[in-house]
Amino acid sequence: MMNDSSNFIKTIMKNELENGTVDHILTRFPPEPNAYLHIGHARAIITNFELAKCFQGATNLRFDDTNPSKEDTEYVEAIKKDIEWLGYTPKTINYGSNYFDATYEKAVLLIQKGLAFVDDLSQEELAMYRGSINEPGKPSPYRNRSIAENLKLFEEMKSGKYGSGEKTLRAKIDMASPNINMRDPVIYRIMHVHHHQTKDKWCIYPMYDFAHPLQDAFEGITHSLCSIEFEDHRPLYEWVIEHCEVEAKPRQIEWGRLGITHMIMSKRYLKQLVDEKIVTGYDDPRMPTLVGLRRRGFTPDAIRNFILSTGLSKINSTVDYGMLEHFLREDLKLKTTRPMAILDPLKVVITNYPEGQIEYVDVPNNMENDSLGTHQMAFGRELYIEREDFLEEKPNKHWKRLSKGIEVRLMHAYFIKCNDVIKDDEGNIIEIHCTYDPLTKSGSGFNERKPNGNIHYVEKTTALPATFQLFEPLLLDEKAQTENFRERINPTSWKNQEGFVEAYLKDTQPEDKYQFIRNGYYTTDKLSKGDKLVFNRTVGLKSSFTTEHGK
RNA sequence: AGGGUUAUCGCCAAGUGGUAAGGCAACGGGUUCUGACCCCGUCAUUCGUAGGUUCGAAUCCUACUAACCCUGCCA
Repeated sequence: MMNDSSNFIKTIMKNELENGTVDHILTRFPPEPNAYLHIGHARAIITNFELAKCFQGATNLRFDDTNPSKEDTEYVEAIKKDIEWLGYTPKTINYGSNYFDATYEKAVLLIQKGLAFVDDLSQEELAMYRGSINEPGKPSPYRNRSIAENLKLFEEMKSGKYGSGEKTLRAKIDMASPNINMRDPVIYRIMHVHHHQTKDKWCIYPMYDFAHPLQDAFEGITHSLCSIEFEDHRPLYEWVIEHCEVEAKPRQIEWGRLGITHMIMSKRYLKQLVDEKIVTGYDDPRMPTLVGLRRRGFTPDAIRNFILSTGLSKINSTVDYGMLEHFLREDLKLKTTRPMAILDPLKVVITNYPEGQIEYVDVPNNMENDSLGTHQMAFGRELYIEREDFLEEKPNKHWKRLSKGIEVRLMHAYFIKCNDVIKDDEGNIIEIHCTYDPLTKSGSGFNERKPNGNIHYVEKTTALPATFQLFEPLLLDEKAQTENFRERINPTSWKNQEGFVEAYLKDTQPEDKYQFIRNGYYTTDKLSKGDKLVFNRTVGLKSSFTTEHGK
């Protein structure tokens, strides 16, 4: 459900329902099947569906396929899957091209009413006649053709008598309008192109500005939501509704675009990233596409809560990426199991633990959610801990991890105390020697003394090697959205890190999600050969430790 | 001869004449077998600017300023 915070569109709908302007709500999501959906589309989807749901209404999915030269069924299928993944079911799934006959009839009607004419102007000439922002346009010399001639010519356009681009059908509105969209806009063009749905039936295709309001009307859409840059098109939208003698009177409402820091949403740049193989595809976890975000570990609920929380206004806004992360953390918090992982291993030898012996400790899958059960985790003489969890000398009182002479708890296992530090010739710490206290086993109720902290670990012989793909920072910086786009991309900001995860994860499946100790969230990605697991780090640490912590 | 839209905390955002909600981020403190989570506290005398109307204005009026969109046979 839409959250409690109201938004202006919800208010409009509520008012119209109350004063009888409409008696139900039917929205639509109208993607053009020429690209993969990204988080920006998710907002349109979520808003349309949730808004309709607020008033017991429904939402149609309609592929806006009026320009076959750019579109493909590959995208149709991908879009359907994404919407389903987000958890929405359209009332109907349709294609704009299903209405081509009806749309054609409306064009003929316009001609009969003297409101449309066939134009012979070339594309360049048309641009010149259109005028500019600062000067009015001039009427086409073909503007005053008779209705009979227009009817005949339009019929000939349809039957394929003319080549692509040779003629257009234009609405006859106002060449002097300060709104350029009203200067006799082209409503049909000739394109001898195969259409992925209608095949070769048509060689003329309606323009968006003509087709869209009609399709909305044909489907009985009550509210046609779109982004703010279409505001200038609304008078044309209304003109079409007014003059085409349609039953329904859909209303176009615009909202501001949503940007997210560090994410590129432009179709063109996304395509460039894929084409130039900077990413592995539209489903690369670095991409802002829904398929990409899915592999990055995002859940539909996280995305929905994020979208709903950012609200809706007419402002083009840019939300901080941290907000998206927040909603993922919140969503995953109680849903995921929380195993241990070591990204940067430091070997630990428990000198008073018998060689070759392994014992298992019970570990809750999620300390905050008992229903997720428990699993067993190995403990033995040789372990790995995170390198950053150890400093030879305790730097200050804020240090809550392991140091020489200091005792910490290995989570869900024992207290260990560091006695010796082994270094290589260059002085790098290569392993540390500790002793454990058998009395301190987790769950034993031991309460004699407090450890200096709790750190995570994996047992060396049972741990599974894993590769972590880290985003540090995100690949796409907002600064990259400039002309030197290509140069500013930083492909190295994705880095692989070899590490270990506990053996419990050996049965992991793609798309499984985990929260690891230290609050990094990961999702498994494609599993590679052998035992090696691949994880995408989806959300960074909420706050990372530095020795200056606490100052 | 220009038209359209927007302007409330670092980022989103409520508010529609009755005296500035909320979320994210940040910062203090507490708690914790995750420095996470959680809990407590702090964070706009002020709503782009300048005037005006009013007992009272973020809300109404006037003028200005800034930002974004519009000159595809794309959507």
